[in-house]
Amino acid sequence: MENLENLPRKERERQRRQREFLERAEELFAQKGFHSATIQEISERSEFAVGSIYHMFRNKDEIYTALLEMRLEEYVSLLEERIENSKDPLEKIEALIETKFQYFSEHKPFLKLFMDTTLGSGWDVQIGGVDQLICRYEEYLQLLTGIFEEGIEGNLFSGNDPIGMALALEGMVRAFVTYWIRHEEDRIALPEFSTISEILLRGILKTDRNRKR
Amino acid sequence: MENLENLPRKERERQRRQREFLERAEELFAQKGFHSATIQEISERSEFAVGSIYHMFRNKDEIYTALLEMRLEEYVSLLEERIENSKDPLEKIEALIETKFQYFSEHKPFLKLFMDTTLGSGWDVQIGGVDQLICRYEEYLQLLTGIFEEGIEGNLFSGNDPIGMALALEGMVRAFVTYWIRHEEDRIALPEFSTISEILLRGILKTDRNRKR
DNA sequence: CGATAATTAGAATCATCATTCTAGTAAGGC
DNA sequence: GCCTTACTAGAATGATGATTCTAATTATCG
Repeated sequence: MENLENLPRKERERQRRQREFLERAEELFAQKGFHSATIQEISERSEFAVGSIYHMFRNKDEIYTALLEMRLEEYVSLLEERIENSKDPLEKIEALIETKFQYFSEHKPFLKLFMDTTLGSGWDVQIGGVDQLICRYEEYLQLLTGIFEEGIEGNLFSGNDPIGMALALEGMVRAFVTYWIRHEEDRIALPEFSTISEILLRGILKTDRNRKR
Repeated sequence: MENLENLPRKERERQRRQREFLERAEELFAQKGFHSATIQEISERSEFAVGSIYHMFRNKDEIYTALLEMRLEEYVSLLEERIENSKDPLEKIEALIETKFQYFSEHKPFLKLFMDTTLGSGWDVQIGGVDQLICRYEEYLQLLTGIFEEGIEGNLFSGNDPIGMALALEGMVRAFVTYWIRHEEDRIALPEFSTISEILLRGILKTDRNRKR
């Protein structure tokens, strides 16, 4: 997170350790789920003593949220950066889709946790602090919505439901990624991610047909 | 499920009870999540004694999967029925989208569990029997894929990634429904579900622009 | 009416963890 | 070398909650 060089020596060391720990915990959480991953296991896997863990975090919930917060920040920053480097909305959307896929394929464990938290059980699982993560995510959704608004105003996109467009994009990406992960091992034909931008931009209906109606 | 009239009197009674129980359990699971909903609570809420519950099901996992199985069956049958009643792929898709929204808005608790199980934690949460549910769901996905294939072959749809199309549709619907549920209470503008079929069919790009490229 | 089978309320088990605690060990600064 | 602080391993504590068990009640059916 705050990777400021000008922090006290000690402090920087602390952050490095913490980060290393979180990365290990992430693997386990993704593998077994929040409830089934025990502190014992996390301790073993991370090579940090149970006591040390409780020195770093108040409790298990806090480990989880700190973890998600770290990655979410990283992920959203990356997306924002790519968006800024693109000019027109169209380019932005395309950069976005690509970046999402890239980030997720490099961070599959995070992907699982992210899905669970923002789409799945997020609403009921009683993990303290998850609300804030959801807020952060919704902020990002607004950013996305903004791009579509821009496109609509610039007369580039048709329609008048930018939120719907943003959700559509999010949903498609998720469905694809989920499917991929689930079928990684199987040797079936996987959908191409280019399909997403095709559908989003042009839809599936043949154009001449499109006219007829 | 098997609502056959010709079952022994006793048997039918048993199924009715079981169904009633599952419906109550569903509410609780949806509200608190699988792990946080305790058997005690389920017992109280359903007005079945703990013992009776264990007489009906081997364990907690089994309650959960029986529940999901029941609903999933119901849901998929409904979809299948609607599909059969439509002729061309286009009509089918439209019927599908509408039915999904309708069913989900009438069964919000199921919706949550369904999402958790097929998209969310489904992969890691160690609930015995979830695999079979996922299989069932994938069967339905194939049905969906078939419709798109049909459309492509009939030269109605462009593109050559029917699985991708199916996933895109699933993903969009989920994202919308999730967003709705999450913002039911807030008084913000909700996206219209017609946006989904618009995007899926025609995309968001203005047609003249579309040409230029 | 009995007798058999189901159901119930709720207590008694039994496991599984999160969290805390203890005593000992290593490291850094002085 | 000595002291303070940060770690470590691992045991003790306490809750929680699934599952099982008991005794009492109720329904079913002949």
